[in-house]
Amino acid sequence: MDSGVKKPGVTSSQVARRAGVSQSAVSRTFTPGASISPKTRAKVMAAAKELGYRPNAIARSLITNRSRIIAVVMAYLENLFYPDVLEELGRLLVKENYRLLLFTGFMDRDSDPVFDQLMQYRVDGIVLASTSLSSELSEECAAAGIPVVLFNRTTERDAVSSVTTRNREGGRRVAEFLVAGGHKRFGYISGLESSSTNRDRFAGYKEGLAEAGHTEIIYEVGNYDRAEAEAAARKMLSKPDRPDALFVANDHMAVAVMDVARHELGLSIPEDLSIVGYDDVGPARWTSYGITSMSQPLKRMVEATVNILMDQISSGEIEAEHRILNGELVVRTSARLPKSGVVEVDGRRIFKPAKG
Amino acid sequence: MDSGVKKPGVTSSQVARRAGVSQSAVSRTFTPGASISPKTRAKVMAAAKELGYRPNAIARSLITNRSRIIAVVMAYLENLFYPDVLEELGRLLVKENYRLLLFTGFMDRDSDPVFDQLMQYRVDGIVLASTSLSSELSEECAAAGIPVVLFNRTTERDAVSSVTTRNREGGRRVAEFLVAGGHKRFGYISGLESSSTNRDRFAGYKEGLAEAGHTEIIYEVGNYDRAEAEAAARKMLSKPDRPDALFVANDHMAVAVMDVARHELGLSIPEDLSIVGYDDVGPARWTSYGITSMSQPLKRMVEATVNILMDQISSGEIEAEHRILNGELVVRTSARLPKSGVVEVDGRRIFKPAKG
DNA sequence: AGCAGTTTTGCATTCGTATGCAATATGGGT
DNA sequence: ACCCATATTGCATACGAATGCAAAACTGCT
Repeated sequence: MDSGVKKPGVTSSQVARRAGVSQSAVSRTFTPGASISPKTRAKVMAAAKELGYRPNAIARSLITNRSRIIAVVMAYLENLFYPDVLEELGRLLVKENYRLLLFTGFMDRDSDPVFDQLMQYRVDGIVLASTSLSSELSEECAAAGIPVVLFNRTTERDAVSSVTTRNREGGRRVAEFLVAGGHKRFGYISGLESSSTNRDRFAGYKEGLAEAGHTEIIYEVGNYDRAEAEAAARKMLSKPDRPDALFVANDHMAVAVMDVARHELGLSIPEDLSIVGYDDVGPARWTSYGITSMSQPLKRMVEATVNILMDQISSGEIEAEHRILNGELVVRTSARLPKSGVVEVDGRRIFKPAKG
Repeated sequence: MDSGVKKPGVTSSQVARRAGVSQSAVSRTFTPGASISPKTRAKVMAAAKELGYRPNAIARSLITNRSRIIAVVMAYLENLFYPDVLEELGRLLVKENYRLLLFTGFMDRDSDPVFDQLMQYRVDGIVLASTSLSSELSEECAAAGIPVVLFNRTTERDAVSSVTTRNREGGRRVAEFLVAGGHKRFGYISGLESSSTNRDRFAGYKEGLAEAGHTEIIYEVGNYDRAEAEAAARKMLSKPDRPDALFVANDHMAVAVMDVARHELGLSIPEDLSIVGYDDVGPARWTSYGITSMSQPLKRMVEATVNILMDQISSGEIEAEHRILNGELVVRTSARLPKSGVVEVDGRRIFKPAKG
């Protein structure tokens, strides 16, 4: 039964023969900017359509040494922030005529196989949005001369490009907001302690609180994981000396924390407890949660990411570039309102403390 | 500054020279099952490691006529069900030594560019999980001799493989459940009316209700879209003759509907209104929602998808195969409990009506 | 028509790997 | 030591498209 047979695949030579021209002519027809007369081009196009020809991207890649593929490494997609990023990346990359090779669903630890595959496919660029394996992997890739952008994280040595928001300032703003709300006891539920975003958010929060004279922070670790965040919330909020203001390192965890606080512990939000999250992700906007949250400008972040990649690919220069964007503290119902500082901008409520 | 230069890239010939063997030997070393002596293999491996050689997957694809790439077409990822699918697909495909090329973030209408790219990259298989462009695209791909699996949808003519759950039976079970709960007025919020899943779910629901003597169904369209579902809910639930039992075509919309019902219209769930969803997706399990929902066995669905693809790829036979799996009605708190039929299985509550 | 200048075309080669085939090396048995 | 069977190796070619170069075909001008 002719088993194991693949699709035949129309080649440029077949089209050439059909059109009565050389293979080069076919190639030039499909190469923008190549020298080809309108007449032959038309002949080729006709023949191509008849035969259903499409240039073989694999063969093209081999000779041009460009795969037009960008690898995106995202260990897990549970946090809706990342699917959103993925979607936007897909949109922009396709505009630039690039494809998106996705690496996901693997446990964070084993970076080596991932790296191997990246190398084997000769991807033109890499977006690293995976929490933990960033440092090792990014250095390897950069060393191999492939443009890399760390998305929403950085490494100590800033040898590799990154796109982030001002996490430290964000943490600080959260602190200012909660202080302005008149809170007294402050808590923090941490993300992955090793991640740069978490460190920066916490550092800013701590600074902001310290400036207002609050040095004690009730602390638990949630590791950006829903179940762990629930456990952390249970532990922190069931004690009598629980905080009345809680900053959760991202919305993905904040949602879990709110569920525990309300439905397991019977707390009212924001009466008994104010909660502020980070990312301003989908569920934060759902009325059941209404999470007051530091937003990350997702579209602009993705745009910056793609820009950096395109620059580096076309220039061949792999000079690290760091794009740091601003977020806003979007005010909703999960935290008590301060007496002042909340302003309305295009229908959204933002916390903008009067400066100085 | 040498601009435009790419990574050099170590070739098998370089490794061969270094190891003092032929290029063929290098190739065979990296081809499982090829004839090569342990001794030369070791020499090659050593040289390869020294030079940092990795086989060029592009060149390999060209000659083997296998890209080891599976294309996944998913128009939008807003519904968490799909990111979950993606993650699981990534996991299984990598195990089979395949890569995942993702097409997302485009508007559903323009299928042609997508198809073009699929063809250009000579993908070995395609998973179509996009709601609307399925029929056109799938036929084209199938015609091109590429294995295609429709994920969670079908087309009329079943010329192309698919993996689904028993949506009709699911709809029927929902009806039985709501009838058993003693409800009197039944509503339905529809997904995309043109989608097979929606049609089947609704058909089953209707049948089930009809059997219990209920022929009137209050109907609105949500198009699987959050905002539209909200609008539909407002319209349907603000009228005095609103339903007391509502089947929403998927959980993604059900969440929106619950928010509107509770917070905009002040309805109590399930006292004033029972809601049942479909998919049993993440947020359905969150205590704020606790949606009673028909589950889709995601892991088994993805497994079936990958199996079909692998079979067809290795056999070269592209015979349509339809895998239809069973779901369960997971009982939570969004709908009134019937007096009987709810059983507990591994800690989850399932509705299993005593059979006739 | 004839010529210089410009486009357009085809030839031949290249990218990096896999593989059929023939040549060579290895091993075992006597 | 010799022969045959088997395992390993290298040679040469193929995959499909892009591209430098030289030949060929136009163009406009006198």
